[in-house]
Amino acid sequence: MKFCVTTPIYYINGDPHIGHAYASIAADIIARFARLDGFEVHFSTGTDEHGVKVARSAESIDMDVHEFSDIMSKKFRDMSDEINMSHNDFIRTTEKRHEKAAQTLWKMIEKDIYCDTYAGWYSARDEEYVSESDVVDGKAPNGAPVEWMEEASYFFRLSDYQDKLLDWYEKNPNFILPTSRRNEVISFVRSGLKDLSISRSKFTWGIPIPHLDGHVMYVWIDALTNYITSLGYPDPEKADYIAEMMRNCIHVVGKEILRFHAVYWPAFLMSAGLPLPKRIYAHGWWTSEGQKMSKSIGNVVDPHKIIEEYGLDQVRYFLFREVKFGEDGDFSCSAIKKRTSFDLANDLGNLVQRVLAFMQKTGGRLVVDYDFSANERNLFENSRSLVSRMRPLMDKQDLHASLCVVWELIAESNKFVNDTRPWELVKNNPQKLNKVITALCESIRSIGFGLAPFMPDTARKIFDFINVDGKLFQEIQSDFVDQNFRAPFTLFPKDN
RNA sequence: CGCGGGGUAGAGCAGUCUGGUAGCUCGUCAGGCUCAUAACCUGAAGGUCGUUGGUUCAAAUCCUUCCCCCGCAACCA
Repeated sequence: MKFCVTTPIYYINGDPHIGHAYASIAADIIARFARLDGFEVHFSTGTDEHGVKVARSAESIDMDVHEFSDIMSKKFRDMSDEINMSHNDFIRTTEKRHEKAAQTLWKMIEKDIYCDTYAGWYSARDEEYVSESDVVDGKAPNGAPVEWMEEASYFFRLSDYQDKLLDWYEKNPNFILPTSRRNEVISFVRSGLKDLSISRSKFTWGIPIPHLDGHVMYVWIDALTNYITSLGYPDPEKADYIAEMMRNCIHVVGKEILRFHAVYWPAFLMSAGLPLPKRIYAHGWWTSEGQKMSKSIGNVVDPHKIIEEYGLDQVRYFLFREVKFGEDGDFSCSAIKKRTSFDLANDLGNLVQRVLAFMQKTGGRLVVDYDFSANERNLFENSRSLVSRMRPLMDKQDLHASLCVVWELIAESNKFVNDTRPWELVKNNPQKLNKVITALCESIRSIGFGLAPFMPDTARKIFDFINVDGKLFQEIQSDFVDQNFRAPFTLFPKDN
């Protein structure tokens, strides 16, 4: 079974920030879960490098645009490594394979393309069009004078796809998630689609349009194509593979680019006769210490810095536990410190420690007859069924609820220790003690698996404590192979 | 009358579709335990569910008035 997940490709006009890391980690969690579940996974990320803004940024520091792109793209590649992403492709839109894919896609949709005049308010100073509603008294929001400008441009007949798109949304109710975003898109499409200008002739930093000198592709048609470039498009030998991957593909995107993915992209794919992805999932935005992130306030959250300060798995955990996936959230020092201390050190870390250290100290052994009393059986069964309770939530990318399910088992396990009082059993009932320990080890192993997509390093440590391979969820159902466990160390040390 | 989301304990949120004793996390207070990272477990206090009127035996939940907050409003990646 095939499964595909993508991050957006990031525009290299600025440095990576928490929003980029967030989208990437989300996709990584989804990819890892699918892999643990036995799927063949294609997971791509990358950088979007064309467009006038990038060209101008390079120019402003007197740098060749190719060199500029290399430097900026590397920053995103480094971020991917730093957050422990398990992607198998990092795509750059300046690569030859991508140019070929984008140009091929253009040819495939050419029947829906026509040449006309694009007209609008143009700011010569900024070298870009200003939206009609932003023009006040003949000036752009930044004060630059604008003039009415007309140029030849190629248009895509998006208006022809209005009904087809609405029909698709109707027949595939989970095509766009969360549902609130879906409603937004539908009402936007219902309000009427205009044809889309998809070429630019005022700058050259883009993919040339086949046989049309002087025009480059509108960045969005260029950028969106990356998803199929990564799958091998347009190689005819890979057509079946691409089609199957696309049908099982989840595009993780930010809410600000949902429209491009949920409206333009499906229309392009329909036009080209390619299968549509399974789902577009729009995530929310982070504020920083209660305020919108901005360079002038100086509160932009740098993934590198917070990982250095709080630890990678702590950050990965925080981002998906603090707020429901899809909604906006606030990143604050106090909040991540609380989560790290309470959820990770006290609940999770302490559970692992108190159980495994206790085993070391008392020589407790696992039993294999599973002849449990009611509460032992309860914990045992809730442990073995953990992933099957997470799966339906992960199927709709409810990463937050999925994580909560893991913590329910952690809380249940801590309570179980309190209730069964193993420190007394060690003195008066060793048989019972071993059953209690067996149930708890099952729980720790399942927790490790539940955690693995979210916090791979932490899961690895837990697996190493209890001699578990940790490659596939299936292992949860089997007996422990080797119960000569090693002494645990503190998973989440506290500062004081 | 542009479209949409939201206003529920000190804080952050769930519950609203499918009316029926108001729930979760953190904080506060009290108790238990001592295996463990001063960790874990239990209990309590605290809310006229933004405002007005209405429907109903019954409304946080349905209809209505007004107030407040936040997104989007097409070429912006």
